[in-house]
Amino acid sequence: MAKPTLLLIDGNSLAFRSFYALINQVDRFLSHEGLHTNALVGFNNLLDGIVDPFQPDLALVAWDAGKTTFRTEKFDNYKGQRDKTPQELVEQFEPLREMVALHGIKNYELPGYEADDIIGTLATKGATAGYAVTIVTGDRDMTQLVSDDITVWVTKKGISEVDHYTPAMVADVYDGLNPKQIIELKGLQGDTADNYPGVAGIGPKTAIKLMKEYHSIPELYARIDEMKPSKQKEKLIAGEADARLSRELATIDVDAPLAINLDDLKYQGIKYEELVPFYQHLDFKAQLVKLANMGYVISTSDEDTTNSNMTTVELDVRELSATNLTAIENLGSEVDFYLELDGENYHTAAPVAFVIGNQTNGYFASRDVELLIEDTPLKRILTDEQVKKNVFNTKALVVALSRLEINLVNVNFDLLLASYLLDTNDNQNDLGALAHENNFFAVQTDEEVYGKGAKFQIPAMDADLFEHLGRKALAIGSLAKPLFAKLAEHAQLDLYQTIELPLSFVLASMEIAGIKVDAERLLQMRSKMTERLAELEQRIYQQAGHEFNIQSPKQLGVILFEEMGLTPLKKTKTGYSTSVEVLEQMADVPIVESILMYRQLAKIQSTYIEGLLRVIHGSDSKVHTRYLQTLTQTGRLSSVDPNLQNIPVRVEEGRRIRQAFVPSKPDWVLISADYSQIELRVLAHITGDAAMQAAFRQDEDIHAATARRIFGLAEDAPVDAEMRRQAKAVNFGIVYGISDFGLAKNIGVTRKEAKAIIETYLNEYSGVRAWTEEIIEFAREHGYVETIAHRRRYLPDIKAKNFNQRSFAERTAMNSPIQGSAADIIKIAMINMQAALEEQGLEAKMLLQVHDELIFEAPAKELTQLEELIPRVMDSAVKLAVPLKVATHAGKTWYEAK
DNA sequence: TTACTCACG
DNA sequence: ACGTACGTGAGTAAG
Repeated sequence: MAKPTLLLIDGNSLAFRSFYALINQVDRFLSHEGLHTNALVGFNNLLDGIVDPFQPDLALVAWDAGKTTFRTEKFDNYKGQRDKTPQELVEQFEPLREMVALHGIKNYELPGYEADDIIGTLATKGATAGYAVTIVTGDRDMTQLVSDDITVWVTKKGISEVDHYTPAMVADVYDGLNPKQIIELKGLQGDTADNYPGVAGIGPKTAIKLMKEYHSIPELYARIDEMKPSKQKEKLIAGEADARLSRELATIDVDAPLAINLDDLKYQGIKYEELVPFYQHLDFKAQLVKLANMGYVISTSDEDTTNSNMTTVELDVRELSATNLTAIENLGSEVDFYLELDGENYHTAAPVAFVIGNQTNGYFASRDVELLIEDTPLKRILTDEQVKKNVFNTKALVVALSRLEINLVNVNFDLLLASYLLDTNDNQNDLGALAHENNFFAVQTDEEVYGKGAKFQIPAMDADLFEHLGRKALAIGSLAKPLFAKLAEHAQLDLYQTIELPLSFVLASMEIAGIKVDAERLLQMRSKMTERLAELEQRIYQQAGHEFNIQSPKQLGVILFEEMGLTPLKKTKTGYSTSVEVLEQMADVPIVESILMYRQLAKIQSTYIEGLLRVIHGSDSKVHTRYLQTLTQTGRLSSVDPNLQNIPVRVEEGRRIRQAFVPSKPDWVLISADYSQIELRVLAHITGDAAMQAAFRQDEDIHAATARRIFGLAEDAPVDAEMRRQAKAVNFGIVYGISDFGLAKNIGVTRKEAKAIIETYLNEYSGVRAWTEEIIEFAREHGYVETIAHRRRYLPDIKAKNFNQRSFAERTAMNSPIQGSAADIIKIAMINMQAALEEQGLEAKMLLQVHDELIFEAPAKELTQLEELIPRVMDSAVKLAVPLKVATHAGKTWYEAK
């Protein structure tokens, strides 16, 4: 019969190991109450990974009771050099014990003794009583306890893996010595961590050699006369007292006066119900998901809201088919709806399955997408203005449904959008992950259910798929109320209801419309470019003396800075930097000129010509970008597949790419409309700076006006181009959260000069100075900053001890309200614009947004009307203390619409 | 996957 | 003294 088992865990050493394993991210493991949890996370994984599969009969976690032990009495410097335990760890000790208890394991500590001694004593007792003993620790010294009955598991780097020390393993690692002799080794070597000396000049190698010959320290000194005279012998004689003391200190006490017996250590098993609130307290999302999936009830209530929405994991999902369609006619006036696609690009991905329903009447799922298309109650609900829809990602759904010719209306709650507005930091595109962030755990992430990469697969079993989809719908439905409450608390209901949600529909139409790309034109460009690149390539090989991969910064670095002996001006993490700013400083070297040109053309070729050709839809010769509405930290949009917000414009070569963007119909034109200086106007508005506001009210050239101020010119003095250039850089710098270093680098002056310029600027625009100070103070006090439309950005690093992190947060505090308010404005303009076009019965369509610019296509005959309408709608989007200014340009291609 | 480079506002 | 401009996406190389 197998022996009963006793598991002994070294709490202190494992807590330290866990803590330091995640020390780099210590500030990322913070509970909502501000408790650090990195050691708790590591320790929890350890308990789950070891105790759970182990199912011991007896178990104990031993802790150190305090600083003074019998060892400090013998040697008052014991552990003397050790740094004070960091506060971030100290605060985790109490919860660690609580966690151990909830895992069904006894905690124990004994004043005057270390955890080692408690373990040593119980291990010995256990072995005698016939238990198979296992010790888990982060401290290899414990291997001195190893015997036939006692195995010691020592964590390796990263704590998740352990080495199993048996007598054979000890012999293997210590060159044939037995476990008890580890004490002798420590006696000779000492221990820097515990701060006891050993014999000066004896290290691990010598110690092992000596013990192989003399077996133990007492025997060594008994036989020391046998030793031939040597430096080593002298050291041993001089260090005898230290050796004997160190040996004593290294010896684990196996007879500590414990107040507990083996009987007290019965393993209780995990107390799941009690773990739920405990994990909630610590914000252990992943653990809560695990428990939810095991069927434990988790409340979604949040301590800081009054809402207490209890959700059980019981779920009612039925399969929907043509025969029971009538069931959904009785769902009522509010439904949760989710449509699963087989890919992330909703313009092309195929619908896989859907789920509809609500908590009151249950959920219905089906793989039969045809059910949506035909004239069924489903389609009627989705297109019914009277039925509220709760969804995840309105825009994706609108586009996907529009491909099925379903016009989705009356979206009430969008989980993705609402979560993004509440906290841009935890923007996730996975419904499950987002639900977890919002304390709803009865749903898994797609990765958990579908796998990822090559393993991605939608479950073949209806039951599995429908369960997952049902839970998604349930998550959406359950979170509507609490998230609306939070939006209200943040004064963001308006932002959600009048800006972001309507914008989803506007963006969907723009994406669906797409923009036509002249593939022929791109193909012409490509063949020309191929020739030019081939020529350049040959020239570069000649200049270098041999062939190499020009596109490899690593190989290029070797050519320039080793073979050709040029001076490297900047380094990256991995080697020499070969970026434009570096190469431009040595541009009179012929090969460098060639490389800069090659890079420019290669970029145009691969990213724009070939990149665009790849994404043109065969059906309509258009590209249909996707705007990511819930990604940026500032509230801007971003654009992918393709990115139409970074089409070249600054350099003529690249700008010609725009010749390939054309209207979708003959006799139509493209019109671009851009806000002039929107960010600086926003700056003038929110800082309330009188001088800057006056400049905009008088429609002055703002950069020239700034140049006059920072260079002390008269009000009507002419401003030369260089001064204007510098002033422009300063204006930009202010928007970015200026630093003297950044400005100096940008305009090529010394840091000191830059500092002086900034100082003058802030004196001249004193409202700006006051505001920058105020906004940083606001961020410190509230932990976030916001835009004119109450878009919020949290800045946890504003209080960071690390100078860099803190400085970055301070610059962000200045930049985000400006960039974000500009984003608010153009979003409002887009919604109004869409409405105005409809109202006026115009054929014109809004196609693209590029942060401060909108691009339309329209019949040429509407041009005159649009040239009045577009600027009027855009500049009246919001009322600021300064006017907004919009310029329009029209042409047969995007290139000409400048 | 990460680093580098470079396109845009 | 610290080491910096803000916000993005995509292609290529190389581990």
